[in-house]
Formats: sequence, C-alpha cells, structure tokens
Amino acid sequence: MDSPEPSKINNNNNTSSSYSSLSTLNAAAESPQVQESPFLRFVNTLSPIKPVKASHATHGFLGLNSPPLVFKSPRISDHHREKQYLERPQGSNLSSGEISQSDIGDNSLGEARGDLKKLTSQQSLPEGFITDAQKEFGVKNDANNESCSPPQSVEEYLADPGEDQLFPVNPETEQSTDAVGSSLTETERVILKFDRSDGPSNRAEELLPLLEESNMVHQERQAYVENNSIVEGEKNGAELVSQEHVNLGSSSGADAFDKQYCNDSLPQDVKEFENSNEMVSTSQVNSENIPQDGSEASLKYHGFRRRCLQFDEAASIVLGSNKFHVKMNATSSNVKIVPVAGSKPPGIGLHLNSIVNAMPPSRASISGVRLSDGLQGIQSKPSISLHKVESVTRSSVPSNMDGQSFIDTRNESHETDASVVADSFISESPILKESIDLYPANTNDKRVSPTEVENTEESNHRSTSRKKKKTSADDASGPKSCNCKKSKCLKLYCDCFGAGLFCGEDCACESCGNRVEFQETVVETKHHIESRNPQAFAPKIVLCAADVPPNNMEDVNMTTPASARHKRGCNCKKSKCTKKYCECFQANVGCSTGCRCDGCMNAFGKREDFVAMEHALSKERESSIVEEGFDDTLHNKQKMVTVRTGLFRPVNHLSPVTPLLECSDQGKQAAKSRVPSASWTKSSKKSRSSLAHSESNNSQKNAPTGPSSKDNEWLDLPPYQLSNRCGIRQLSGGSLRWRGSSPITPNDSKDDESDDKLFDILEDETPDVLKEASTPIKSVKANSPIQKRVSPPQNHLLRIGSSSSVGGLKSGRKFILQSVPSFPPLTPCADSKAIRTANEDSGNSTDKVT
DNA sequence: GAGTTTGAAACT
DNA sequence: CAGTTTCAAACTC
Repeated sequence: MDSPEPSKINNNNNTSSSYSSLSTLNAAAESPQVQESPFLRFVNTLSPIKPVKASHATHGFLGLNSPPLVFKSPRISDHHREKQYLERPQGSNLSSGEISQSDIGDNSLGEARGDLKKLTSQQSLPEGFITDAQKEFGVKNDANNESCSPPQSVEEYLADPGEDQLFPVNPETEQSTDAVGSSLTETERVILKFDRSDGPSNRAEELLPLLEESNMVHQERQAYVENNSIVEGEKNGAELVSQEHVNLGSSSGADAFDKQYCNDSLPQDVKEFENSNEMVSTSQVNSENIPQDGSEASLKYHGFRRRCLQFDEAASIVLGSNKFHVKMNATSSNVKIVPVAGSKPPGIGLHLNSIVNAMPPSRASISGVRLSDGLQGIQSKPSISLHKVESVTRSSVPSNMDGQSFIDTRNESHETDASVVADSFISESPILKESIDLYPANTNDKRVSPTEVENTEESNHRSTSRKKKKTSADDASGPKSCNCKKSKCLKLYCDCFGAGLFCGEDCACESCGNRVEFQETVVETKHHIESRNPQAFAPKIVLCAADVPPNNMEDVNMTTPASARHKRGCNCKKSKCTKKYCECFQANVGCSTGCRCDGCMNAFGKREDFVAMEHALSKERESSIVEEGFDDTLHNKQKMVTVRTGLFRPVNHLSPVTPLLECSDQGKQAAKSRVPSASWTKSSKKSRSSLAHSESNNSQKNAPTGPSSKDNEWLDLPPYQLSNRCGIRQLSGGSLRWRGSSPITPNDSKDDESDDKLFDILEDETPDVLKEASTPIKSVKANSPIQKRVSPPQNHLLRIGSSSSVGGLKSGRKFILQSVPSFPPLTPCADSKAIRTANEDSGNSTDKVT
C-alpha cells in the first residue's frame, strides 16, 4: 500500500503515468495548477505517515465501507477546502459536493473516490469537474499565498476569514503536529493578509490567540461529526456516505453539531457585526463552527453562526436553551414564541409598551435602551446587532425580566422573534443607533443620583429644549418617549422606565433619573418596585404562544399578540376601553375577565363577550364531559350541532367581531372600525347582561336577526380569511384566540388568580391539549372550570383551517367547530349541511357562507 | 400649547 | 384590601 503521498510526489514530478493504480486520481493530479501549487508543495513536505494519522480525515468518508484510512489525507483535504473557501469570494461557486470531489481528487483518494462513485449518486459529477476544481484550487492557492489578490469586497473577504481559520484549525489534524503547525501558519497568513488588506495588522494579533480557542471548538465539532457519522454510517451505509460526501465537513452530523452548538439561524446582519468592537472575537469564534461546505449556504450559515455565537455568548449564561434563539427568529413563521420551558418566567409576553411602540419596527423602544441593555451593554458599546440579541435574552439580568420574551406584536416587517420581539426593542433603524449613541461608553458618573442631576444643565436643557409632547401620532411612528415631570422617570408611570428602558433623547422628561448615569439608582428603584410587585416589569401583555396552533403560525404572522391579553386587565370606568387610557385597548388586545372595566366597548374584544363565551365554554365543557367516550370525530359533529343551536350563537357571533376590527392596524383605526362592532354590540347588548346567565337567551337574542349588516360580512369570513385579508393582523388571530383562550370562569374578574397562575395554567395546558388530541376526555377534564383555562377554540379553528386535520377535532373542544360555522372549506360538506339544517331555525347567514 | 380627563401606579 | 393621592399619558379645545 502506497500512501497517498506518492501521488503528490508524482505530481511534483509531473509523472502522471505512475498512477496507473490510481487512475481516478490522475485527472486531478495532472492539473498543472495543482502540481505547482504552493499548497501541494507544502503537502509534500509533510511526512506521508502523518496524514494517515489524521483521523478526522475520515469523517468525510466514514460512510464508505471504511476505506483504508491510509488514503486519507485529511489535512490536505481540509486545506483544500480551506482554499476553496478562501476563494469563494473570488468567484468560486463550487458547491459542497463539488468541493468534496475535488478534495477527493486532490487527496489521492482514488479508492475512496471510486467507492463513492459506486455507492453514491454523487458520482454524477463529471470527471472534468475535478479538474476544474483543481485548477481553481491552484489558482486560488497561488493567489492566497502571494497575497496579491485582494478580496473583491471587504465584506466578502471578511466573511471568509472565519472559514479560513476553520480549516487550518481543524483539530483532527492535530495528531500530525506538523500539519497543525503548518495549518496554523497558513491560517495566520490568511489572517494577516486579511488584516493587511483591511487595516492595521495588529488585528491579526488579536485574532490569533482566538484561533486556539476556536480550535477547541472546532475539535469538538469535528469529534461530534465523526462520532455521528460513524454511528450513522453504520446504520445507513452507502446512503449516508453519499450524503456525507456531498456535505463534506458539514455532514448531517456536523449539522447536528452545529445545531446543538448554536441552535439558531439569525437573520444576518454581518455587516453590523463587522463594525462592532466585538466583531473580532465573535467572528473568530464563530468561524470555527462554520460548516465546511463551500456552498453559498455555508456562507449564509456562516453569517448566522456569527450571530448565533454571539447570541450564545450573551445569552448562554442566562438561557439554558438554545431554543430561545430559534424562537426569537421566527421571523418567517413556524417558530412559536413560546416561553422556554423551565426557565420561563411567569409572565412571558409582551410589554405593553413594546407592543404599542414596537409595531412599527422603528418605533420600538428606541427612545431608550433597555435598562438591562444599558446596564450591561453600555460599557462595551455593543454593536447594534449584539444589542438586539441581548435585548431579548438579557432581560435576564434583573429579576423579572428573566427570560421573558417580548413579542413584536405586529410590525409589518415583523421579525418575529418571536416572534417577537427581539427586534421590537432594537430595530436597526437609525433611531436605535441614536439611542445607543446616547449612552456612550463612559459610565463613570453613573453614580450620580438623579436628584443631583436635577439641576444640571443637561437636565435643564432636556427639560426645556426637548419638550415635545408625545402625541398619538408619535406613537405610530416615533420612538417611545416620556414626559415625566415629577416622577423622575423612576416610576412605572414612566413609559420608558416601565418598559425597562432608559430614557432617551426623545424624552421630554424633567429631572430624569432613568438614565445610564444613574444606573444604580435605576436598578435600586427597580428592585424596590419589584419587591412590591414582582411582575411590575413583566410584560403586561401576555402571549400564550403555546396556544397558537403550529399550522396557524404560518398563516398568521404570529408577530401579533394572537393570544395576547392584558395580564392584569384594565379598570376603565369612563373611557369604556375605547381609548388609549385603557391599557388593553392600547395594547390592541381585548378585555378579559381580568378587567374590571365598566361598559367595556373594547374594539379588540369586549369583556362581556369574553365572559359570555367563558360561560358557554364552561357549559360546553360540562356537556362534553358527560358525553365523553364517544367517537371523537362523529361526536364532535353532533356536539357542534347541538352547540350551535344553543350556545353557539353568541359565541360564534362574538368571535368574528374581533377579527374584523383587528384588521385595522392602529388603535385609532380599530376604534373607528369599531363602529360595526359597536352596532352589533348595541344590538346585542341587551342580551349581553343575560349572556352570561343563560345560554338559550343568548342564542336567541344574539342571533343576528336580520340585518345581516356588517356583522355578517365578517361573520361570513372565516377567521383565517379575515386574517389574511387584513394582511393578517396578528390580533385577528390573537383576539380570536384570546377569546377562546381564556376560558376563565364566568365569574367576575376578581376571582382571577394571579396572572401568573393563569398563564402558567395556560401554557401548561395548551401543550397538553395538543398532546391529548386523541384523548378528548382528558383535555376536557384538564380544562375543568376549576382551572379556568382552556385552550382557545380559535386555535382549533385555525388549526382546522390550516390543516383541516381531524386531529384538531379530536381534542374534544367542540367549540372550535362552533365558531367555525363559516368555514366551508374546512368542514366537510356533509358536516356543514348537517349543521346548517340544525341551525336553520336560527337561520342565519353564518352558515351560508361557504 | 394649555388645560382637562383618565386610569395606572403609588401611597395610606 | 380598599380608598385616596399622585402622576403622566391621552385627549380636547
């Protein structure tokens, strides 16, 4: 057995003929570029034996029938890979598969390659391709070594260093000290080059130390990959091989590792990072984990990873789970903003403020920096993106903010982040930058007491020059700001303080004590307030993401408080919850039994309606318990009919209201749009009082008698349609859900347990319900009135709508169907007909919709 | 922009 | 826990 080296040697000698035994290798070996490439020269200097030792080399081929390791020259391949990556910016578009092929060729892994061809689908790669790759390689190699080809763009180039470093660092090669050393050298060179082109070389010095660290990480990864691949390789055999081969370094195992390591895919703002001080360290660390495939995806991945790691850095301490990251990023959809189990704080949800203000991304918290952010991040002057990340995770620092996920209630741009909000606080808008700049790194004077500052010029200046009263208009487009005069912005009155933000430039407050300079005071005050009310800084609007049907999330942006509601509820007496005085209204959520409002007319959901529905639900629950044991599907249909004739009307009727209104974006619009609802409300208001009392009464009174007025319009529209139509107001989904989701007992609000309990129940329960799809009885029992919480019917509705799966019906929450009368497509024709016939007496349009 | 209204937060 | 006061936002003019 000749080691692969011979081939290399031969390459140098330009004697391709000697390769008869390694015919497959010839093509690659013959490439002049390859032959002359410094890289190969370098390789040749290595002892033939060493490469063999490199165990990790195998990871690319583990799947194969264990080709002799002897043929593996891991380092070489790695190097090659490295080159590929380095060159990518310059135009190398090789896919990972291509790369792997070229690697193989380069490595003289004739056998392995042959095996691959036989075993995998990958052989499809043309032989010539390898040659091309090698050519490319050679060219690139030269370019790299000579440092004569500057990156086309700094950014592109920046993206690579990490990857570059990745390879040399490849831990597996560690066994061959020479290889490692040379690899590092190579990497260093690259870095140096990079620095040269990018700026002061001293940067390289900063980077190098990190390299070692990164090696460690990479080692981990490699080890993980290998282990995985070995195991899987055994299981899957050839198939796996091909896969691995294609993915080269980033085989499934690698992916798994990566996921484990950083379970996130943040939207990339690499540029931002690159501008930040922390960029260096971050990129370094991250680079280690970059997938080794040269595909474009990897690049992207690379960007992600940077963020991920950074995020991890920021959050890992606090957050035990990476899942949180994912949640944050649920930008596109399926990710729920679900509180991370275990560590979740009682009140996961939205800050009222954030909801209101975050809507437009730029609105977010911008006038200020989160208290926690300010406290932690100011000194380091973190990059915006970092800030962003931290804003979510960070809350951890101070007591209550721990783990709470902020939800971006709706923004059009919606980065959910969870769905939420990560971004609601810090958007990339200039405003944010402004706010950040507001608090320069100098925090030396942070001990000054607010009172001391009271008379300072600055404060005076602020109080005088900045006075700009926040108007409703500001809400829509401007940053959050306060106008406090006496509270020094250290009370919950202060929007900024209450939202956990420092006051910013836009604030017109006087004697502001809620500033970075007074961090200590702020923190103390905060603690004090929390001591009285631990939930004081918890989000006022709570979202129970768990309730949101997964399917629904796609349809609905999920950025809105789908299931949001005000934690404590409002106490409005005169405003009827139709103005921003009402916190519920302000947050675009409906009132609930938790509210003590009088004459609630909340456009997002009236308390009375809520109560009525609760009542209906409880009734239904009772009946369902009795009926338990029936075939779920069929039974549900029957129930549905029953319900419709009875309770259903009111409930059904009520539900749609919200969606329609919700379609309007802003509170004002909502208020205006309330007209229809209001009309409906009035017509039904008579019965309202009785709603809670008697089902039958409700059904009759509420039955849309005639004027299929506007009510009908929205009644006719399935909730999901409404949502879509409206561009999907999360609220639409939300309030619907909300209505259904808070099944509190009909009793008045005062019965409400602490909010925490409610939500705990909710959160705990929903998952169960989902799990219990097949066991309706259980779910029903679990939802007993005692617990007060039932997963929202809407969920089911939505679920049905989206998936139309029978499973949704099985949950035993027949209510769902009830509220879905207008879902023609969703319900089987037979069902709808049956329902219709059953409801004919009530004869209303809801069923007609089809 | 000043004044009023409103309801949350704070206080007793 | 209920009642009162304080406060600042929301609103009106």
